[in-house]
Amino acid sequence: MALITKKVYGTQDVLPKDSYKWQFIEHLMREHATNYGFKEIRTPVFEHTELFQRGVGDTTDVVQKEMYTFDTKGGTSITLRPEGTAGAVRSLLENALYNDGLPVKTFYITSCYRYEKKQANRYREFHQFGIEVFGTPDPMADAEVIMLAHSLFERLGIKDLQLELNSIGCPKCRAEYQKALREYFESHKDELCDTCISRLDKNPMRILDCKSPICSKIAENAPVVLDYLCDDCQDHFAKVKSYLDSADIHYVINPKIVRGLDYYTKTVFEFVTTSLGSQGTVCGGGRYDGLVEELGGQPMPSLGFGLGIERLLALMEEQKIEIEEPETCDLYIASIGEKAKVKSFNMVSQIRQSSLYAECDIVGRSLRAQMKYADKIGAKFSIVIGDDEVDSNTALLKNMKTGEKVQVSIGENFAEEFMDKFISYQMDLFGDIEI
RNA sequence: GUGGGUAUAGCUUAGUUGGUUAAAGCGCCAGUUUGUGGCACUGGAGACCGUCGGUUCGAAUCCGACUAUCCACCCCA
Repeated sequence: MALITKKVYGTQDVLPKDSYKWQFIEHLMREHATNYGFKEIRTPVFEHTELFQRGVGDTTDVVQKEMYTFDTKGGTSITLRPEGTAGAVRSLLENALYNDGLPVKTFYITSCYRYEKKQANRYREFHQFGIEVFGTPDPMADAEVIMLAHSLFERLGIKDLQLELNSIGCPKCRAEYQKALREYFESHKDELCDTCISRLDKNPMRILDCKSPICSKIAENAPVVLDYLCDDCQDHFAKVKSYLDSADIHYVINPKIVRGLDYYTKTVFEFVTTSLGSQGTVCGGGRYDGLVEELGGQPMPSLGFGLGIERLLALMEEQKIEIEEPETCDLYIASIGEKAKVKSFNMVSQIRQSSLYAECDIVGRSLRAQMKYADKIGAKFSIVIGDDEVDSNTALLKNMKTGEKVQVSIGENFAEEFMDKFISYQMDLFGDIEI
């Protein structure tokens, strides 16, 4: 197939028949975040490459091999954002958002870009709902962030999503842990797989996560990060857990969660599922106490998460969670002849101005075909207009469900008259509900 | 970057050991006597059978390469 009719590898169209699902989710996320006191931030799709190198971390896979990086005509290296946090931090610093008082609570719904091999529920362009809380070391902030995600899933009716929790400590205790870990794996070096041998230097914690049977067997007896936490980190983690307990949020401790972005400290968590193939992480996040300082600001303990919208929708699909479909056409006006066609055009315009959904023929179809079309788009009412109707200023309004017809005037106040009929139709459907 | 699977209309698929005009369902468009949809019936449009090359009298079918796509590793949302 020709290139011009082919989407770029790893990208996806949201088609007209599905866009209401995205709209629903996005609306809910905005509302939910707002309930938690978060405000939306919108940052550019691209940033200076250095931002991600420093922010996400030079040694990470994301920076080393997955970024869409290119030079502008002016010779500046820019990169399509691979995640949302770095840009949010940049904006926080550039606009001194912390001067409005702490904590700064922001959220975003944006596209992200990673040059990776495409897979089920993994795309090169994907969308994240993310939140960030800047300027609080308090473990209750950790609990709040986790609770926001948890309650969002609950609100959507999602089941079987497991919250996995870990603490990877602060730089101080982590250094000690990594040393112990390295020593341990060093003694098994000849048994490890190739990838893990290279991880030994780069990030030994990743070996814990290896799927190879031999490596995971070795990893079973490896030192556990939680045993190496300093007093402060231990206390922090204990409090996070107790806050979650008090909110009745269930979690499992998974000492193997390490996260692939360098900026994480202390609390890290993932919401995972087994029903999405190998891309089971729907939401991942944690604390990043060093990041703001790393990017040139004052030390500012912070945290957040990213939630994959494609994965969320896939999971909802999997669990057969229905999203209410958009309203169908309220009134279809069919016409015969040019004079009536012009009249129908004016009538739908009136209806639309009263905020109802109306259509007329703009294809030039036969009456029969127009009626078929009206049925196809799910029109609730229809009207047929010909010369007689135009002359007499009256027509038959047909209820498409029952087939019943009533006479209506199609003059000046047609819209009002239709509105009356439409409201009583709604009441028949849903009963006499208070609005 | 490394493995494995798949490639036929917009979608889902059939295509017999290679044999002439590549088939069906859904969807789309039109019509079934003049001004009323759903059902039914009839007809139509739509496929260089992923691309290039090879074997053969003859390839959608066999072989090779490439490309795309899917799944897994990896990584992560």
